Order: sequence, then structure tokens, then C-alpha cells
Amino acid sequence: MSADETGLRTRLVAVGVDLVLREGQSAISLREIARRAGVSHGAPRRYFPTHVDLLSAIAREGFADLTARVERTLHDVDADPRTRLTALARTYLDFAATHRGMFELMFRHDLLDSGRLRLRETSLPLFTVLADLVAQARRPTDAPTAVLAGALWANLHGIAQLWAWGSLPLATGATDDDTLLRAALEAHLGPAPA
Amino acid sequence: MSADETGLRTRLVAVGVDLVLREGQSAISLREIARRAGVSHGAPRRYFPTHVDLLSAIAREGFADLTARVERTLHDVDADPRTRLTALARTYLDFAATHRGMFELMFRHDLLDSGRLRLRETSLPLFTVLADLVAQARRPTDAPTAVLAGALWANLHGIAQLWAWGSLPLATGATDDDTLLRAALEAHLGPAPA
DNA sequence: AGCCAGCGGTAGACAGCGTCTACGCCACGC
DNA sequence: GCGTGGCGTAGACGCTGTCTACCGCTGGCT
Repeated sequence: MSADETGLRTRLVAVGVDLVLREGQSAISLREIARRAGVSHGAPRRYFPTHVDLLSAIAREGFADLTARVERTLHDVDADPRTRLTALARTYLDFAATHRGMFELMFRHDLLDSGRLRLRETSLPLFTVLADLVAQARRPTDAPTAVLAGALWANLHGIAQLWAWGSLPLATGATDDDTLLRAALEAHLGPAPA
Repeated sequence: MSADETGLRTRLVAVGVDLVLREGQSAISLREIARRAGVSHGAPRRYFPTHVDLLSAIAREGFADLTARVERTLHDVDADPRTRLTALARTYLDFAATHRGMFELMFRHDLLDSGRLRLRETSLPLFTVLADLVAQARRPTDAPTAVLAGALWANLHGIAQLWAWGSLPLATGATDDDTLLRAALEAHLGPAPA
């Protein structure tokens, strides 16, 4: 019992998170993770019967991280709902840009098998935070909160995705995604307050 | 020279398209495509030096298909810009839902390497069609056309993506994506005409 | 004290993958 | 009639995920 007191299970996930952040989602093979954790290639199998299980655990960590960042942002920005929503959106976009590999992994449903991901527990909290804010910023004539929040999230997500993909900057001629973000927020929530 | 007069290059792409539509993007390995095309596993290499090259060719076919569908839709729906935009959006969403594997492949920039995809020629026409319509439907106070079109596309894309992913229906409680689509269109383009 | 079960990790095998290379065949031009 | 080059074959290599047999250690029971 030297330095690595933590169990192998935890260590594998940590190594995986580190790896996906540094090298992208194509780098997180079972064997590579095992190698970096200093165990044999068969060891992970004890805790993660299949590759998908390990990837799902890593992705969950990503959702937890993103959710924590959003909550931290909202803790820092104590203003009107609209401003808070803007801050949330920026955090989301920044996360997608700076944690690209993780962000990609998180929404690769072909790799993750939602059952093992436990979508409900992982991504719903994030949506709830968004929906709460939307409920406050919502105007009477707007769509129901759930719909409005869903549409806004989709817009946010689409910007992150298409921006990273490269065609959006190309098509719009923009050099950063902030213009798009502003447009999206104004579209869904009305003109920005003074 | 029997039935398959077409060259191997074309045949490989065709087989790949067929395969990705039927079995999803994880199924389109070089060797499987070669097998189904009735050639040895090394044959594709003559035309596609690397896996990425073949995948990119398949994805380009996907973009061409989607673009053609959109244009066919717009040809059929000869109405006001707003109605035409709605039809375009529905076509986009339907494509994503019914051609899931292809749609996924098309935006897997980690697999495609935009250079080989030739983004400009493949996805820009589609965006142009959208932008033209947006220019017509745009209200004076709206954001510039390029930005408005970009934001709308992102919203559309995000709905397709998150819907397929599964959390959006879960969070919003909706059973189809039409509600979300309507909300998005109204957000970006104003209330629907009578 | 002695044994025995089981947990946790090792190590070898297997099929499949993308890529590389050497080789053949067949048609065409000189 | 012969050489040459395009097109496809076939085997190898290292990598992957998964399966299986094994082995040491630790704890509890008799």
C-alpha cells in the first residue's frame, strides 16, 4: 500500500479521463488504459466487463465535470436569469472547445449504450439547472418551459458541435462562436437586457 | 465484363453507403466493404490509400443525398419562405432519423479529416440553400443572414443530435421532435404565419 | 494450526482490424 | 513476341477487444 491507495476501478477511470482529455477519444483503448494504470491488459475486465462499460464510466465523469463547472459558474454569477443563462451557455461552449475529446465521447451514443451510461442520473441534473433558469427568464408568450429549455439546449449543443466540426465558421464567416451564441439566446429569450 | 460494369472505386463507395445505412457506422470497416464488393481486403487500397479516404467518400455521398432531398422538398413545396424553411427543416430531421448511421458518419470529423472531405464543396451548398431561404424570411431587426442561418442550422442540428441521443425526449417529455422544431423555428423566425 | 475458498490480477490465445509489401495476372503498345 | 504498367491477390505485422486458464494472497472456518 504505497501511493496508489485508490482501488484499481477508480484509477482506471481516472487514467481514462486523463487520456481522453489529452489524446482524444480514439486513444482510450482498454489496453492503453491498462498500460498507463500499470496493470495487465486483462485487469480492467474485473471491473468493466466490456469496453463500453469503461467508456461509459469515463463519460459519466465528463458529465459530472461539466455539471460541476456549470454550477460553479452559476455560483459566481449572481445576476438576473438571462445573464446567468448566458454564463451557463458560455461554460457549455467553452467545455466543448477545451475538452473536445471528452465532449465527443459524452455524446457518442453508439459507444456508450445509454443503459450503462445511466442517462437519467448523468445528464438530467444539467438539464434541470438549465430548465430552472429558463423558467425564470421565460416570457409569458414563450413555449412551455420544458420545450423552450430543450430547444435552447439543442441550439447550444448544435453550435458546439458544428463549430468544432468546422463548417459553421466557414459558412458564417465568423471567427468565434460568440456571435452565434448571442443570436441563439436572443432568438429563444428575446433581446438582451441593457 | 458481366453485370458490374462500374469500376471498383464506385462499387466500393456504393457498398459502403449501403452498409452504413443498414448496419451503422461501426460496420463500415475496410475489410467488410471489400468482402461485400467481392474483392480481397487489399484491393480498396488502390483507390483509397487509407480508411479515412474511403469513409470520406461515403460521407460525401451522404451530403449529396441530403442536399438532393432538401432540393427535392423545396421543389415540391412552392410557398412562402417560412413554410419552405419548415419543410427543409423537417427533411433534415427526417434524414437524421431515418439515415442515422450515415448522419453520424457525416459529422464525425475525427474520422473524416476535413481536407479529404472537401467540406467546402460538400456541405456549403446545403448551407447556401438554407441561407437563401433565411434571407427571404428574415425580419429587419433580425441578426445578419449568415448569423441567423448559422444559428438556425445549429438549432436544427442540435435537435437531430440530441434527439437521437435520447436525453432530449427524456428531459422534455416529448414523444416526437416536431414540438422542438416548431419552437426553434418560431424562436429564430418569429411566430408562424396563419 | 491447517486448510480451503475466493478475490484480484496475470498471461496466453483468438479473431478482427488497418496498413504495408511482394507477388501475379492480363492487356496493351512497340 | 516481348516488356511494361495497371489492377487485384495474399501474406505478414502490430494493434485491438474478448475469452479462458492460471496463480498468489488473504481471510475465515474447523
